[in-house]
Amino acid sequence: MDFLVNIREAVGSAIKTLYDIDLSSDQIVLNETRKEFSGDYTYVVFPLVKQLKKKPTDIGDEIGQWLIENRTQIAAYETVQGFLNLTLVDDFWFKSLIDIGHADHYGYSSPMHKKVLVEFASPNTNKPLHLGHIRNILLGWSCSKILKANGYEVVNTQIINDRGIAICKSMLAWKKFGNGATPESTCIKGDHFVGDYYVAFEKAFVAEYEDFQQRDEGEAVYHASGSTETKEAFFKKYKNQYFNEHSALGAEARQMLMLWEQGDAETLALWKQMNQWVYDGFDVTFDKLGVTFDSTYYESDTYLLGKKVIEMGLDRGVFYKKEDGSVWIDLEDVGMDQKLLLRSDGTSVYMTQDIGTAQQRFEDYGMDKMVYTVGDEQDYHFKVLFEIMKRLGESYAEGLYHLSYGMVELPEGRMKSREGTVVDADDIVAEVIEEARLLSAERGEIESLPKSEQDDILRKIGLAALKFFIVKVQPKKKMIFDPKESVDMQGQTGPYIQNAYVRIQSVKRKMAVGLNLDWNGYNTLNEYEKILVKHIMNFPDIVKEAGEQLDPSTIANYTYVVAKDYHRFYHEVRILNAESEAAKSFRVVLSDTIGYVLLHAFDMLGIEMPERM
RNA sequence: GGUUCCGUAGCUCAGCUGGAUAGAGCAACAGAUUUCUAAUCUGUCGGUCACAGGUUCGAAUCCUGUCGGAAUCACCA
Repeated sequence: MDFLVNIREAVGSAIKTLYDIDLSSDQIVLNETRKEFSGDYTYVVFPLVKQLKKKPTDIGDEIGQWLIENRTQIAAYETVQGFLNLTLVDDFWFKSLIDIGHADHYGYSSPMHKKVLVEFASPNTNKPLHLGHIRNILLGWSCSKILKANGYEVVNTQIINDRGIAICKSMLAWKKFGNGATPESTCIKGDHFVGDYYVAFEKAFVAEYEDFQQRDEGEAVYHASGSTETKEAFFKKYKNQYFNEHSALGAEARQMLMLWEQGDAETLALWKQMNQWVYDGFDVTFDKLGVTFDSTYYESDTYLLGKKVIEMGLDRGVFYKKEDGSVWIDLEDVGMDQKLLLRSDGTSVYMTQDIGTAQQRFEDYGMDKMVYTVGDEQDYHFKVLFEIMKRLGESYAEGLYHLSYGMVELPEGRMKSREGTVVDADDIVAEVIEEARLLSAERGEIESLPKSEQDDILRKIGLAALKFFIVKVQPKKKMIFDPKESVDMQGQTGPYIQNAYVRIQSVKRKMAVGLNLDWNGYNTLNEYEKILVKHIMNFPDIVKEAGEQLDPSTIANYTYVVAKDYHRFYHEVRILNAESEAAKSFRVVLSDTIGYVLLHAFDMLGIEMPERM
């Protein structure tokens, strides 16, 4: 629904008639007039100046005059320097609002019959989810919603890193120190339970390592290295090598990994048990955040994939083999490096897995596009992956997109697990809901509701604060997360926008039964009403832009501006006791439409609206 | 060192397909409701858009360079 197409065509006709210049209507850009000038939309005439060799103001006046005389939609014009400000007749706004009221699923595109996979979350099984995961999850989920709104068929997926040495560390620690404990027996959420054993392993390992450094053995390693660094500095860097070459715990963990790879029944059973605990814990957190997945891939299934593709690529000469048997691709002609795809011993690397997983997904879903929600530290990896898929000639290669996002930092700097500054996902969710509870208690607005309903409202408010705080920032920018600010509920926040929606619902509840929603007789908009109609008209474009850019912050910032202007309207203009029945009808419809836009825009951000607060 | 990303008010962020006097929120201060939910509204204070060139009628926005910050450059994932 393009409301301005007639206006653009009118300007085009004016230019054609007056100057015999052909401009298609999409070449004519109309900007919203800045509020310090009178007018609704502005046409910039500077580009015509050179061609016509006339003064900008004269051109503006001529076009404006022509429009007044020949087009009924134009009520007035004013030329300021090279800016032609056009004021539209009030009827234009009324008609637009009626059209919107009659539209099905306003703001949403009709199905395009294109399928897109959106991958997000993708956690490891040895640590509970933290703030970084929350940003990932919210971005992925929101983009999935936005793509749906843009007419795509969307499949939400994740890939879980459930194998490797890390999970063996947790398993080993549980065997050593667990005494058969379970999440049930200890009442600890499964992912935290397993994470605790991972930490326990690290602690035991560090103790072992420090002991080693004190003993003759450690002394000998330090001297044998011939290092010029202090002993302390040397051992700081030596940690990995110690793990692999000297550590008893390291040897045990590696032994376990070997047993896992050989399919040892006991090891696999423990692995499955511990992973299940983690998944149960993750599910609780996903549920709290309100996200679901249509499919899940596990690295334990996919880590051997990709070798077939490597064979095919070798046959086609896309890849090449070195003498030692390792397989590579040379991307230097496009400014990238040579990249290893298969080790000399024939085992696969991360890239191989990703190639294989992409193929697997194509076999499973036949998608046209795929979005990977992964942090920006992997920008290069995905650049390489996409180039490889292109060279392999995959049909979906052009549709691959890395939704890259910046790191989440605290005001003190990066989160560090060693320093215990990692913000846990479950903790921050609980905190922000608690804050909502405190603030709500002060207001006393929902006291009379049943407890379960109150809890539901507080959950929605708290999560809105958290989610909006994160999703309002452009994905690619790194963001500073101040826990104190994230629980704010005033100003540019989720609850502020919810409050606008709640006010609208309140108005609708109080509206007289059987109100005539025909506003015949109301024919002059005030400035507060007009700006709201303009916002409503912009909604489809905002959704489209967010879809093209895969940027939820576009929608987040839009909802804020809409809510802000609604609050002002609400403050300045009487709705239920308006000056006339027609005015009242119009304002209720206008409010209702704003409510629609806020509700659906928030839904695209994965944020729920309460009816009261 | 190579490559990529970022740098806008004290803080957190918008604005970036070039348009008018660069916007919000927070913080600080001063106000507003006998009337639809004050999680609201109004006002004051706050800027060398990192810096320097270039393109243009016009640059926070595009180009080049410099400075500062981050990421990445494994037969790790």
